[in-house]
Amino acid sequence: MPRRRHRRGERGQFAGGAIRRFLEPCLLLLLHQGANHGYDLVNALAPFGLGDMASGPVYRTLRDLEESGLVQSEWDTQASGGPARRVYRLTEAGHRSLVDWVANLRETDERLHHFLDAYERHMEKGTGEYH
Amino acid sequence: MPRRRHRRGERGQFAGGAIRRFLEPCLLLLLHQGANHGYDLVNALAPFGLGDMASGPVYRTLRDLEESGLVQSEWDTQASGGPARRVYRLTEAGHRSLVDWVANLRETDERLHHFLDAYERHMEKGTGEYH
DNA sequence: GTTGCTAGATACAAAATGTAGATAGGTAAG
DNA sequence: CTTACCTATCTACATTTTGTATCTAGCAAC
Repeated sequence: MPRRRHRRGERGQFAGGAIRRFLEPCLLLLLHQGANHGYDLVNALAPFGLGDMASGPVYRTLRDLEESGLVQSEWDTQASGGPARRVYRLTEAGHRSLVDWVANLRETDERLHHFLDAYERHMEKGTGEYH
Repeated sequence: MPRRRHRRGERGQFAGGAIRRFLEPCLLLLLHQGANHGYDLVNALAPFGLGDMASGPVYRTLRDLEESGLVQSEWDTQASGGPARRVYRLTEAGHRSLVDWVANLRETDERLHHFLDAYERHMEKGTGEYH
């Protein structure tokens, strides 16, 4: 039984993007811009390349964030028509976590560039096979 | 029972880096530069930020890559002292996969920049809480 | 009352990653 | 010789992360 469903090289792309747990900093950033509820956040994710993110993971992540104390929530019952909403807002700890994430993602960016640069330098040199 | 071992925000960083399956393109690139065996590849990974990568995942990934036809291997018995080595070399399909990966990682890079830019723009504006 | 949008939650499945340890060839010291 | 150490690979398991399917329910329009 193969360990993976799809053959390497023709992988379907990940809904969550190539960066691990990228949903998390995106939600933190969105909430840093103001308290909001899950359903709205799902739609606000598109600009981050998380356009085809299902709602399940978003609600789950929000609850995880709350369990970790990075956000807090309360029910909003008198919202404009429709079911009640759980409105999340960032905590101080959530703010610090976002700052950590940003530092972390900047490092990731450097690694990415290191890889891409190494690739390009190697391709220019033309050593090895397949050029 | 908590879903996660460590609290968010103070996460230990992933040995494999923040990019999903980053080990894979790194190995493909290294092998593009010339055939090599696992033990050596493990050490060659440090410049990619995979310095504390254990050997287990490396050997596993190499075998996975072979199963997918992206690399091929053969035993090298008359190597300088020590146990026999399994020497991997890139296939044509592996080369194409590397090209795909590079395109993919460039997109990832754009998303990353989008996020970081959004963060900085937001911080400059100073809206929301925690500034 | 049924269709459709809003809103949230749960349970399960699958994939990716981490970690620990087994096996074994060689070499050098004691 | 036996102990220690470095080279080299492989396996099994545990954990974490991610994806997906499904369920409930409020409200509004028809």
